[in-house]
Amino acid sequence: MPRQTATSSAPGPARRRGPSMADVAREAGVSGQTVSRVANGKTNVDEATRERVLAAMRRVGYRPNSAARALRNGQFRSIGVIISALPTFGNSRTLDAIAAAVVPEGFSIILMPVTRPTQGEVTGAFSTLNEQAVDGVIILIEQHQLDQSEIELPHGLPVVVIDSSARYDYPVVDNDQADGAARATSHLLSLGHSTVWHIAGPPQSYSAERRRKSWQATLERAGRVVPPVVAGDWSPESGYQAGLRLAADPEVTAVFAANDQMALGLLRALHETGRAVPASVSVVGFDDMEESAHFWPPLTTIRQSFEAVGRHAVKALLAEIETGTEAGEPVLLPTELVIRSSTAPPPA
Amino acid sequence: MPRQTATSSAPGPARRRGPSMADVAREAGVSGQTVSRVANGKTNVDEATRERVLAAMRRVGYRPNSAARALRNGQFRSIGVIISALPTFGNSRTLDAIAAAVVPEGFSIILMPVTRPTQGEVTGAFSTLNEQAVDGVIILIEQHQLDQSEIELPHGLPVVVIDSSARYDYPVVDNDQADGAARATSHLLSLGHSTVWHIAGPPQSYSAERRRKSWQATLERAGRVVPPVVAGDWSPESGYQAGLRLAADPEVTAVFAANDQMALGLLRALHETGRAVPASVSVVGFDDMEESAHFWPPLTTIRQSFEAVGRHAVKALLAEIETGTEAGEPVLLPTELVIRSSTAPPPA
DNA sequence: CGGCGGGATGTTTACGTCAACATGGACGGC
DNA sequence: GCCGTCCATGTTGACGTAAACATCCCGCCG
Repeated sequence: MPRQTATSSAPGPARRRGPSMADVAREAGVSGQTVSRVANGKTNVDEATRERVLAAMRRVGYRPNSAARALRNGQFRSIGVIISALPTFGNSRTLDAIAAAVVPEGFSIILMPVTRPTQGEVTGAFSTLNEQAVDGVIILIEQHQLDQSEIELPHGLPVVVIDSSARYDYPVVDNDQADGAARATSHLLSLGHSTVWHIAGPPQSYSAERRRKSWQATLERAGRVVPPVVAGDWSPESGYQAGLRLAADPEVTAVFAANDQMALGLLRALHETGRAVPASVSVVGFDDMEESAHFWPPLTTIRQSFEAVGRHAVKALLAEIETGTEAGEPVLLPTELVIRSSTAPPPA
Repeated sequence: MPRQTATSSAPGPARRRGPSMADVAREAGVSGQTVSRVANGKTNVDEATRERVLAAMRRVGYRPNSAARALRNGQFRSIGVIISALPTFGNSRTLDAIAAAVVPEGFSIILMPVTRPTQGEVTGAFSTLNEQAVDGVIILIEQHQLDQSEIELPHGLPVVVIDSSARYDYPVVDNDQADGAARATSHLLSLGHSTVWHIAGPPQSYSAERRRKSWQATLERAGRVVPPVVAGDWSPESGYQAGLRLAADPEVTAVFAANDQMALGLLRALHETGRAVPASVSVVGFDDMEESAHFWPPLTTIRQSFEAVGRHAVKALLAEIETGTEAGEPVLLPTELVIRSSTAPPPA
């Protein structure tokens, strides 16, 4: 394997080491240290000198070398985001929010995607990739096989987990899943439905479990019978399959789907089987995707703020990086019921 | 918080410099160089020594410092992705594909989100953030105010643009937008519709323009009248508004929406105004989102492979990084017509 | 008018890694 | 048994930056 080197001999890829401070210094007729001072905006530099250095920088096309800088300061000014299922609605939104929150702080984001959220993959995401190249890590993984006892992180690396599981001993940020599911269920109950069916997300997902339990608890608190759970996997297709089964049962008048995508599949199944929504069956989703307002009929759903989750996660992580102290309490963000046209009182 | 510091004095943020090769070397009773050799899997190390070093590494929790490594070899083994509108369906998919393609090569991804795709922001994304911290850059920006004459990139930094615009002098990869739009339009024509209306994406988007032009060209080639373009902005809401206008015109029997989200809004408008789909109006979308198969009715659409785009972009970029030569021809990936239930012959 | 303070600037050094060169011991050929 | 070779290992230095310390010059005060 003929790897190329930076030395003069190599005929290959032409390692383009850009101009360094030394080059700028020579060009401006000052010492490297003065260049460094200018580059870092220190005040104790004569105005004329500063101008001269700035001009020299421009002339030679100087760019600070972040590797050298990181080596020197022991800080990378970047955070890692370990993420699975990136294209997912919630995850991509959250990632975007994280990115937006992190950039103004002068940090950058290193993506560490894992194809499947197994322990090995996650642990590997740390060591294999950027072990030391980040100042902190945000973990955004939905199916948390992650067991804190097994996951092995370098001690002292700040970590924030986006998940409402309490199983970690890292700071945790998430939307309040239980709160949302309770709102959805109560809404249907208050419309007069005698009970509410539920299409659940995959059992490995903590969020899914949380929603399911809260739905069940709400029903029980109201003294209603708890229908058997219909299993889904977040996908529209699974919602469709579940919907086909539900639609066949005339008892079913209200369904709470654990996310909007499954609600969409459910709506399709209801249309196909001639059950009118909301006249015959009411439907509530969860997420409030941009599309949901334009489903047919427009979907009543639970809005959660991925933006807020991202912002809080970054805030907690940066605080930990700066101060060295872990944020204490888990952060649970409130959700909101958005009423549209897919819910109504049950048929008379 | 008994955080450990390397230096005794500093009371600040607690620089937790991890153990270095020197520490491992001391622990194992060898020189730093031998540790380096073991860490890099060189062969010329005695088996017993290797074991001893490995054990020492484990004991002290050694992790290679990527900053020092990058400084030393002048390579970062990471690529930057400048991206706007991350949560967008296509972009998040593409990003995921890029990530997946890049990881097995031992590269990592640095995200550089830009909130608005202006020149300044994009240029800033380079300099402000990771100027020297990446070996190459993929630009994934839909509204390309980017004018190559103004955008100022460090010379010699490999760049690949994901966009079918030919305006860049960087290698370009994208789905074949024109091909897809032609398929959509032809499909409707072949069903017997006399012409096809179009809800376009925002004019700043090259993809949107490409689709619009191809739709128009296809109509003209077939000798049909070209109805006025209805302007949208990719959002379901804009599709809905456009749909309201279109639905009022009984002439309209076939509509090609420039993406699935607008098609969704259109479907809703059609339902609300009592125009049956596909009996009265046929609809074709573009993208084939996961949801589209479960729209009501299931949407006929153009599938594009974001995965392939991501893969090709990475391939081109890595090739350029390794060899220093730009990939020549733009890569245009073929699209596919997916026929579902939203299209049919026009009403008799 | 000499010394002192302070601001501007220069010099040295260390951050962690790895290529290049140096060393040193074992082994084989004659 | 002597020398050349090869292989394991050690030593040195450089990558680009910035903190710490050193120096120099100027003006001001006693």
